[in-house]
Amino acid sequence: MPKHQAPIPLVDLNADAPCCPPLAQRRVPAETAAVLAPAFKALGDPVRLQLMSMIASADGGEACVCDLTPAFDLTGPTISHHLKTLREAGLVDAERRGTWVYYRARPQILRQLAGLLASEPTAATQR
Amino acid sequence: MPKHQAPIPLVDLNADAPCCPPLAQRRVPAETAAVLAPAFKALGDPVRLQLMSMIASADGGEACVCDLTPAFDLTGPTISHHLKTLREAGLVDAERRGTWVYYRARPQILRQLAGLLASEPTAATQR
DNA sequence: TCTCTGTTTAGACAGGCATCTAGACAGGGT
DNA sequence: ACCCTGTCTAGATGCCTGTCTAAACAGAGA
Repeated sequence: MPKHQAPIPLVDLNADAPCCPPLAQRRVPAETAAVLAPAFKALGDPVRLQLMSMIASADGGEACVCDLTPAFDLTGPTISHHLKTLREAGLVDAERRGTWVYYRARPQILRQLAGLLASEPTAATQR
Repeated sequence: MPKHQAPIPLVDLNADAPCCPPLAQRRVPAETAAVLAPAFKALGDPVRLQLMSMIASADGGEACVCDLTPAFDLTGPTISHHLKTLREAGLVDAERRGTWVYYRARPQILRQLAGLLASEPTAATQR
């Protein structure tokens, strides 16, 4: 097997996470906190927050590493390290197509995090 | 001057943060990332995430440290340390009234964070 | 005032993290 | 086949963090 590749999603939030009971509405149980905290932690670095944004807002929903790297004053390996962190937090998926590797956001978990922070469900609300 | 007290809010997000351009809509600028990343970082610990939830969901909008501490298998100083982290990230305010200290969530920044993660700002349905 | 309880600070330690350089793997072109 | 470019991994290093114990501060009550 290829030793170079191990992009297995380490966090599967769809399966066991109770999804989105707003943080300010009822107390977050320890298990949920243990699952979601790493995602917040991954976003807790300015570089990764920007990377996440660049990927999520990219045309076609995916961004090439070759476009991400030159946007920072950091070496390739460092960017790769941050992308790995986002990958392991379940925030993005990676796929190699030919020479370049493309990253794609996983909207589900972003929705979960946003739902957790939502203070005012406002109109449309839950379902 | 009182050496014990320095609960100055270190982050004033209202003033300079451009507030809530959704992360997936356009690229987060470096300055915004630098301001908001510490808030995500503060939520990136299971204990702090639970503390934040307990405070934000408390009756009357505030929670006493004396209620927070016994909810964890951690010493008082450790809880105090985490609360200080939340305070310095601008997520909560502290106020001493008599013997006890009460913590209160700052909804504005929670809204900012939620807005940043919101994939679809319009409440209704959506894919 | 003295004492008791609640809370924070100080200092120390182990572990984790961001960054770098050097090297390895993948794919395309010559 | 070879080399060149793009990307990731490995290992090292210095800083940051989570946790503890011990001690200091704040307020209430005797």
